Amino acid sequence: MGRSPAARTVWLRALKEARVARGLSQAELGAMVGLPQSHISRIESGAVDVGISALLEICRSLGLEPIAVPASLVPAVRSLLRAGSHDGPARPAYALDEDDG
Amino acid sequence: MGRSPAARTVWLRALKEARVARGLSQAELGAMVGLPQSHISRIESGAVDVGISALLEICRSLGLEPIAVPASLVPAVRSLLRAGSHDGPARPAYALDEDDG
DNA sequence: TTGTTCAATATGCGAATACGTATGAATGTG
DNA sequence: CACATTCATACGTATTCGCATATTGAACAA
Repeated sequence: MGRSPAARTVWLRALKEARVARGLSQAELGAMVGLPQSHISRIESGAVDVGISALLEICRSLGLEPIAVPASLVPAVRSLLRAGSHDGPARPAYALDEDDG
Repeated sequence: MGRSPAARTVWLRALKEARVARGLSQAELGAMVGLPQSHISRIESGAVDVGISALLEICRSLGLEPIAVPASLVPAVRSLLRAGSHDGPARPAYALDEDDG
């Protein structure tokens, strides 16, 4: 496997949550992105260190846009995300940057 | 190489910009993250589809935190980043999600 | 309960690629 | 030129990724 598994498990959990919340199977998501179901499975389970290309496509298929936020602005962005997730259908907001704990 | 190179070039360009803006060489950044200089080179040039683990470590070493933002909230987050980047030392804010153009 | 069937997820294996080590090219400084 | 610094490339190994297949789990029938 690649390097520190711990750092990415947060993202993987969140991606799976986002997929399930949208009622998609691994195969359906894979079809949207152009990846086989087997690979989605290994990504979500943490068995592989997924490449940035696949990660970006998966995020966007789930309606999520990865943005690199300066550390000093992370709290402000987080509160903005919490505040802005009141209108959409069934809480579509997922902050993928939470601490591991 | 992995899949769509276009989608990730934006990130790679931004990471290189962030590194150079902080006055770091590829070797110095690599030492901070635990990656060889050669790999930083290939990542920045787009020769490889870097894994999420290395990407996260690189971002954090550069003071950037990747956050997945719901598409509907992207404009709000962007304007927040622009507004918040006026104080720090030498403009530390980098929005890595811009369109390819 | 036991068995059947189907949907969803996991795994083995070969081919493709990312990664680490070592080295080379390019540029600058004395 | 000699030396230092920074980035790029070759090659071998480790890992990812796609295809095919197996396993799991839920729902239902007898």
